[in-house]
Amino acid sequence: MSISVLGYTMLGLLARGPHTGYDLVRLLRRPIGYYWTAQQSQIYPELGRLAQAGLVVFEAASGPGPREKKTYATTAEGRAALATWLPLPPGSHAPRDELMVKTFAVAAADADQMRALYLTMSREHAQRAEDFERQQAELDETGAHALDHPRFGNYATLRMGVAYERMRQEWCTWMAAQLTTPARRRQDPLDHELTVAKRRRS
Amino acid sequence: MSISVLGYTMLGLLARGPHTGYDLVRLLRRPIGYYWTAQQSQIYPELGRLAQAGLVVFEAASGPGPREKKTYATTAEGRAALATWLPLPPGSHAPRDELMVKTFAVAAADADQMRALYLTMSREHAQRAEDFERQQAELDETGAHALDHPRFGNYATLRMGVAYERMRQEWCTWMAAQLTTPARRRQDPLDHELTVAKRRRS
DNA sequence: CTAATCATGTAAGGCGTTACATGATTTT
DNA sequence: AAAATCATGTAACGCCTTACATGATTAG
Repeated sequence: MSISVLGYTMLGLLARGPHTGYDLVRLLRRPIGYYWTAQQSQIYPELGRLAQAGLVVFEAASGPGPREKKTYATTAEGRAALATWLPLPPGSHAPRDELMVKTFAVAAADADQMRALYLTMSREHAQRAEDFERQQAELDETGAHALDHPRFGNYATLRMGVAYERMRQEWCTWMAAQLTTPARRRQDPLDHELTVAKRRRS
Repeated sequence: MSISVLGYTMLGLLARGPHTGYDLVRLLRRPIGYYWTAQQSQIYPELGRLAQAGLVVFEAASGPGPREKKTYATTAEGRAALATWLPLPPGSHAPRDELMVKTFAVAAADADQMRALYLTMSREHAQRAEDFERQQAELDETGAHALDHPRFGNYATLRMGVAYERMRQEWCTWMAAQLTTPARRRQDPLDHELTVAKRRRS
């Protein structure tokens, strides 16, 4: 019974201090949610597994609603398991980049419509980059850029976020520019590809 | 019964020309595999669904092994469905960036070991960037940088690959540098965080 | 008095990975 | 003679999403 990445992610959050499952639902949205997300239907069972493995313990108290409120904290075993896992090279997870899938098949769609798509995406990335930069500036004021600051992890991941969004934005504007310039295709792009293919075959 | 992203990805590949399921297994590795992957156990059932939806048809011939070899091609409906889907804004898929999860919890591990991790990752990204650049140069020679070239899609996605790997490499070296400089933490980072947390609480 | 927030769980179904199963042809 | 390639499928299991279900407290 090995721990999933989600399990370690939650362990990492609990290593910063005790939390309820409900807390973790929120914490897994921002800022870690930019890199790994989970629904609460995944979180509660996973907390159970971590507890069964002895990596976390909980204190129950009467909470709102019909059930008890459980506050979870890491155990020494939990912190050890986390410290062992962290420096291990990440397993390669299947990439899921829908925009690149669409880009790969760009010739099969209308060029003007695709150009509009890349312009929209470019704007979205620019907006998120600005958002991240604002958050980074806020963190910076608290001194989070220092290695021994408790929020240095937040700072470092945000830095990646900014770099990623900027890079992506640039690529999208480049792509939109390609779809504008010089002589716009007038014939159906798919027909065109098929003609090319036929020519090669003969 | 709506088509999955994998279904459209496969439709996009078949729009370039007829292929067997076995062909698609290979095609879904390089270069699209950098952005969307699938195992053959997913591909064969998905082909069945696409055929049932009338988006592809196949011609059967006696092949090696006990079963018939089926060569699939898109139908007019298939090409229309693809052309409709492509310009739609991509649905947001759950991000899965294990390295960033680890970075977020970096304080809970040994700094030297984490530094080694980022240096390893940096080297890996550099290598992949070089690999992509080589592939890009090869494509460039065939004129794939032009919008109406049948492999422009390959060229554009590779361009993203290069930008991504370079960006990532830079971030990893920055991270490694942070873990080296100035006064290296000597105390247990987790104990440290807990002390800080206690101080704040009181 | 209504809506949001706090709080914990279950169920159904789709997506994805690993592994199993078969067998001809071609390359080493 | 052995290994790789071509070629198509199935089964089991885990991860993840969407939706359902309950109910107290607090804010508007």
